Amino acid sequence: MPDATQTDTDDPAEPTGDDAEPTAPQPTLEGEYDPREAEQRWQEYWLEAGVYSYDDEIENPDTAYSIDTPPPTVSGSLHMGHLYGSTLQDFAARFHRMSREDTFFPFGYDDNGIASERLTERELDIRHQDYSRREFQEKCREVCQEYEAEFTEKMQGLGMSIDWDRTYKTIEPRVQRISQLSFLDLYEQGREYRKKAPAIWCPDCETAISQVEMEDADRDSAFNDVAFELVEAGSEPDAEAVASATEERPYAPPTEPGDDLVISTTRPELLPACVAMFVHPDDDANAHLVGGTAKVPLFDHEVPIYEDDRVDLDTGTGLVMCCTFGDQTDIEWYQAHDLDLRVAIDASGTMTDIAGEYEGQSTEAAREQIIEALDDAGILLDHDPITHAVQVHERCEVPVEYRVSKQWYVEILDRKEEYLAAGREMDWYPEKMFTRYEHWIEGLEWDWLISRQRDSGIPFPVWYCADCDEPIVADREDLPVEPIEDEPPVDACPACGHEDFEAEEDVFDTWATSSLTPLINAGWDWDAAADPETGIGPATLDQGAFTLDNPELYPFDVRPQGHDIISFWLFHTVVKCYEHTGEVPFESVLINGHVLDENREKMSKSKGNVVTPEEVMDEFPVDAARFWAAGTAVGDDFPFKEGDLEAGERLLRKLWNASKLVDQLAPIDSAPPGSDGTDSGSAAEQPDLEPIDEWLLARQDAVLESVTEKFADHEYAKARTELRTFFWETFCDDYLEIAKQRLDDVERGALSDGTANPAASSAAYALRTAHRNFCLLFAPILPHVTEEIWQASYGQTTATDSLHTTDWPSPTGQTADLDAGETALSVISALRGYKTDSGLPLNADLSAATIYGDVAGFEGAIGDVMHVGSVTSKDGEAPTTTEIVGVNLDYATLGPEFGEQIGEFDAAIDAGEYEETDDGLAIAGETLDPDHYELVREQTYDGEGELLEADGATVIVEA
RNA sequence: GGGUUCGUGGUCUAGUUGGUUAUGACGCGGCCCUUACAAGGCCGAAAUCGGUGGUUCAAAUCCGCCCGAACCCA
Repeated sequence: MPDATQTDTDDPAEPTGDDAEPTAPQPTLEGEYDPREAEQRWQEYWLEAGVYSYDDEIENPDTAYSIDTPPPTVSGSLHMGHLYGSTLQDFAARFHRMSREDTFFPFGYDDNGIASERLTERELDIRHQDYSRREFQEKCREVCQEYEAEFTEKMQGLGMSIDWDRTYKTIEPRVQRISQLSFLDLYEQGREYRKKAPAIWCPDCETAISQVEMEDADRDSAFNDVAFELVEAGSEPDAEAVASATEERPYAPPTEPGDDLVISTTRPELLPACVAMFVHPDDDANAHLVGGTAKVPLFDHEVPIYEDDRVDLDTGTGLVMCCTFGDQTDIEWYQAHDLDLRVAIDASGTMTDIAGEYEGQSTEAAREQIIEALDDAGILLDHDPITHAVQVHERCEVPVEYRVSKQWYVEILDRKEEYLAAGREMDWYPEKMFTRYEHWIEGLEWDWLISRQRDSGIPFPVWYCADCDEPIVADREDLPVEPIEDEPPVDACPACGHEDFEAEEDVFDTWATSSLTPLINAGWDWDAAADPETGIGPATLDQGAFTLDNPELYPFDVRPQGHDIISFWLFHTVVKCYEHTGEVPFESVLINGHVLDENREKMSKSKGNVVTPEEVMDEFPVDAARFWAAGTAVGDDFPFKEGDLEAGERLLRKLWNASKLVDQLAPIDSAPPGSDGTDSGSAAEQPDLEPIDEWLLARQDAVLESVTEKFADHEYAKARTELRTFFWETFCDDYLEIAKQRLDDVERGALSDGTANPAASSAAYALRTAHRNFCLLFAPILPHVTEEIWQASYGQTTATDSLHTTDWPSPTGQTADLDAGETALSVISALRGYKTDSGLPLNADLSAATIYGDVAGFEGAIGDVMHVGSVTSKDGEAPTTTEIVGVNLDYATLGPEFGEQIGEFDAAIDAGEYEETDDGLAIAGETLDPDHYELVREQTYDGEGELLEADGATVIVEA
């Protein structure tokens, strides 16, 4: 932990008394902004004051904004992905907390499952096999608790507006109950079944796992060409095909009994498990083998030879052995051809008695010995080392096996269309991510395997009849149950009357619980006394119903998720919640990309390019990191760039300094009523505004509207840029520079004694209104610095205890001539350019400027800011000599009308062959309507002063 | 191997009913201590929009192919 996060002893955030309500610290705008001190002070205050606690009493779903945060696995420390993902969620949370009645922003820890078991084993250097389930679970909780506490502290240090009273752990009893209720409900609905079938198996963790828990890993291996012995062929060989294959292939096709039948395998230890051979239907040279048999070397059992188009003709020898089980194709063949089971590898990856003398060996050891034995016997015809991708368990990186075992499944393949439709009902940010979900569902081939042979996890609430294997499920009232310790709810088997039972020892897949977070967050439960008609979801029993403690939360407004895991996590959640409630659990999905290093490469320990949140927080304010996080389109991966954080830091400083200036120019106790935030601008108290002030507020209205829209659409990068540009360039560089001149010392004095002139009152009002709105608009992205400024400026005069529970601003409704304002700014810009070009300082006095153009009402402002003695504006053309030097065509309208003639126009313009007539532009035999072109003129001026051209105006300036 | 997304000044990025003059930031060069901020202000240089072929009067934008990257699924 960096000790710099410790506060000074005179920290104003310290609670003043035992039972006193926390009071907001009272910062001032003195000196420089110190983010390190201020950020921690506010984080502590926000927690103490309960600024983020969700108001339970809300009933209208439309006024509550609910976020279903996916609980992180607590198996490690916080990384940049957590920082980035949570910050995006926090933008949404803070924006909606201000613009709606309240926001529900919970937090969960996923401490249930293999990840936390492995963590515990690693941390305590123990093996789960050495403990009872209960003992081991205790140890898991102890270890996880430490990690959770650390995680919580770090999340709080990032200023997340999470309601920490709304947290859950996936292992806690309430969640266990929900998880078991979910199992029972799906079982009652006939959506779950238990079946003995091949399943993906991790021999290290000794459990079944699902497809999604596998990943590819490159491993060294070898192709071993092994000779089987042909016992008999199925039919007469095609002599011609055999002859040509003998030329082209490394091994001649076997034709007579006793001939070598050569296969190529990377897993010779599966020879004892071989149950069949396969030939491709198009393989004429081997077609005669089909229907025959072959003898497995070393183990000497005979296996049948079949044909199947799943044989890969491009690799190996064209002949394939099928074992129990080497890969998924073996399973398909086992099912399609009704093959035997020969189990040579047990649950722990050890060879069984079927492997004969290799019994008791590990698969790796058996492989080496078998290769040696084959070589000794002269039937290892080739050994070719390769590196290839094997499927490993993502948690332990051990290659998986396929084993037949009894497992529980959730049926999903029959409802793919419905789940697809459910996906379409949600708004996807960004939209393109829906395609990924769509393809994923379309490609599903297996039902969802939910049972795991592990210790830490939520048990299945099931017993089986010891005689007939009938499943007995627990009563809903009794949940959560632990079948190993608890008794089943019946005395005799309802199917056969037998009175002994066996407990189900398996636990749920982590995802079976992780996919229930919307129900956990909304307080889903079974109420035996409830009327089935009033419950949530399809009624499966005559009595009682499922209910929600906070029905206004469901469906949740948004589900955030990293793009790498949307497929299965999001999909499973949609499936389960949809089945339980009949509704899609989310209105929208917000998908974030990955944080890359500054060279756009994935951060990884092996590359040594990992940047940790701790390192970032050590060097930069939290608000600066948030500014960076707001910097790209949602869904895109983006690089970690220090430059962006430095830019964020500069923005904090600019906000602070600008606030200081606003405070000097329009001190809060002398500002006109209605502009201090207590009552934001009721018309009666608003002074008559000068054009420049109307213009600023009208511009801010437009920005407000646009930024609000962008926040609502999760377009944080655009909101950030638009706000920053308007604040920095328009407010600070332009408006504040003008206001400085208008509110000089004399006027400020007049403001405080109530004798201010209307222009000063107008400026002070606009300054305050705009400034207050900037605090609010920046609040979701920069919560700390805006709170500090807002409390320093308006904390005394408002009732709310935090900027973050203040209402989102609404437009002031000012109208102004925005075009004239733009023209005025471009005139100012031209005058700046003039000073720069003439080598004059920007505050050099100029005697006069004459503006030909519409800057109605802004002359004074221009004169003030550019220090021009006299500014006058005139209608009409400037007294210049103009020369036509070219033509700008409006291609958008000319194109459709004239088509390829446009080329002729362009050529004529280049050659100077055109003429303006009363009817329009005569060119290339046509006369163009004045709407379709604009003449480019060059002005020259030989009078007093110098000519400047600005957008929409011409200026004559005199030094 | 299949799919999805993407490629714009040195770096990051805006930019689709196609409209000729491509946005901004960081960085870079020059000037300015103007009484909030020099960690600031002003001015400027810098991209033939991955390559190529096509559609079109007109392409960063639409289509084909190629190159490169990331992710998802086999």
